[in-house]
Amino acid sequence: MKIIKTKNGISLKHITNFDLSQTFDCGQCFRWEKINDKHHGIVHDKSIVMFQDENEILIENISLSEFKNFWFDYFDLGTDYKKIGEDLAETSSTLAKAHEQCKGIRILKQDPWETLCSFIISQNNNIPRIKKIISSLCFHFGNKVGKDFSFPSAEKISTLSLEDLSPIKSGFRAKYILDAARKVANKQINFETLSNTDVVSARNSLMEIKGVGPKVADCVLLYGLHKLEAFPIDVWMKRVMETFFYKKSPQMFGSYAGVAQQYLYHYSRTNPEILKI
DNA sequence: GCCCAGGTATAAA
DNA sequence: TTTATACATGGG
Repeated sequence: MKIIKTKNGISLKHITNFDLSQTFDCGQCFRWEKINDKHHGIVHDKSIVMFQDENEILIENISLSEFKNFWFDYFDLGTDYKKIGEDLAETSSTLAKAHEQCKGIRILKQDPWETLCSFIISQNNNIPRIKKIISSLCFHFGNKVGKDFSFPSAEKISTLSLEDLSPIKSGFRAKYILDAARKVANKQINFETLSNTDVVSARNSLMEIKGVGPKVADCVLLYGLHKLEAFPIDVWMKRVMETFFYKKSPQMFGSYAGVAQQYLYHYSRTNPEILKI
């Protein structure tokens, strides 16, 4: 990978296994939108625009130090996805097909609180409405960032009541959002601590939050705390198989997670027959 | 109206 | 321990 400072931001060249559309559209994040070939995202307190063609990936209006200090890790650019993907593809024909279609997905290192809150909202919900509710949450309770709004802090949300949250129309999830915000705000859930504890303990801690089960907890571990070690190959394969038998065992499907989840979900969208077996 | 959406809490078997 | 049902809301 070659990092080039341009007058407009940062340009990445000779980069493999990084496709912006696949990465932003695979269900791991909810605050990126593609508008006229450009990807617009709100990350922390910054509104950001990206572009990709066959030659390069462009991140507009950031400095080299911002790239090195934040975006490099956000996009997990220090991880060799090419090797991981090829190793996965050798594991089974199912993963090989999935990998072929989804090799451009990178696991984003997102803010843990935003990830937690977002995946609480995601339960028994569809992606357009998940995005709508999150957008509304930011509009009502976040800070203004250009013409967008940042994701509100757990401290801010923890001061709210169920009634305060009613405008975002999150339904039965509102009480879960408040419980999560309070436990994060009073440090009963401490992401700094969780990132240094073993995966099983971290998962159990997260599940102390009302409305957080294995699926939400795993998404926080993976996307928020970037605990990739939570998903070794045998776990990935198990999740693949669970997904594979979704129609026969919906409750098992409910506990799938991780990279296999992303690969299979993405793969199954273009090849729905995989779920019919 | 009915069914479903990237789940989870709860009660009941 | 495993299995059924409700849950708020909105779109198809």
